[in-house]
Amino acid sequence: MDGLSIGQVAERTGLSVHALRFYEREGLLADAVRRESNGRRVYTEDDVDWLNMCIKFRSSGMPLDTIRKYTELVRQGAGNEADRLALLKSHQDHVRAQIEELNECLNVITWKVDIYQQHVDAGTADGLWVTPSTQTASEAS
Amino acid sequence: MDGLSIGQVAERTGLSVHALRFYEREGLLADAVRRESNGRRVYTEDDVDWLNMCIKFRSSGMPLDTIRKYTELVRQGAGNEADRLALLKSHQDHVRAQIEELNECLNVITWKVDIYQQHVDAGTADGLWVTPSTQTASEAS
DNA sequence: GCTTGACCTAGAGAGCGGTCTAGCTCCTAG
DNA sequence: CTAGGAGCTAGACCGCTCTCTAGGTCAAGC
Repeated sequence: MDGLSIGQVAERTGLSVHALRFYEREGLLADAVRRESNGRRVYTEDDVDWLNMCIKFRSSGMPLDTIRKYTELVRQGAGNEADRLALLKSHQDHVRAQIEELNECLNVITWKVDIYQQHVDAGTADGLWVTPSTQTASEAS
Repeated sequence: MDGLSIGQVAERTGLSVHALRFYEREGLLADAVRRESNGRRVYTEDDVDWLNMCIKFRSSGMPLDTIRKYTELVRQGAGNEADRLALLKSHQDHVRAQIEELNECLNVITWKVDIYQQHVDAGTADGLWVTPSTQTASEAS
């Protein structure tokens, strides 16, 4: 058995069958999906690999539009590797920036968690925690 | 001068005035914003601090709904610190998971970037790169 | 007095990324 | 023969997060 049904691909990729059809309509598949005589989609392992790449792109915040552009470059075939590289590098920068930003957020959140943790550990009856009307910025947030 | 106009707060936080009003309507502000006699909003430095927190929450993927819940806990005043802590910890986990996922994506992307970089560095005339119809998964993606 | 610009409210609209429905065809098992 | 389940298409709808518009107020400067 050489081809996969849409249901099988959904199972393997974690995408819903809806999403798979949606991605296809949106032009995110490198090769046109073959069809059986009855019109049903037949996916190859390469399609699954490609989809898994797309999922990585998506989950790192690449918009569908950019994935589509990349897909088109690949579809055009050899000769535009520099363009593909530029697109990938740009996304790479983007992902690095996201990680950086998340780390900053994590620091702030961790700082707050620690404050609350200390407070909760110390018990709530010590009166250290003021009422809203007299809260300072750091206590209020 | 003790109060800030909405425009000044927009400038300091990077949020648009639209977004500031929107956040207020959505109940994301810990304290009700004071108004001048003419109805204009007057923000305090604490409001700005709070908003900067919200921005950290948002940019790390906390939905407005969750920020609202946190805000409500803070508004209720002392006594629910354990709840706030739980919320913050849950988000902390979420952020860590996001960072992890992004790092995985970054690995994949970096792997592809390296492949393309080598190819582009080697020049495009060497025929190593096949046409779409014969691409394998790793070459195609 | 008039203009300009910042501000106000309520509510519509927009972009993204799906998700779901309606109404249909097919195939297979009982 | 029939029921169930998977698939098909086109297109409506959704949740989220803004963003903008319409229609107005208000204060300061020329």
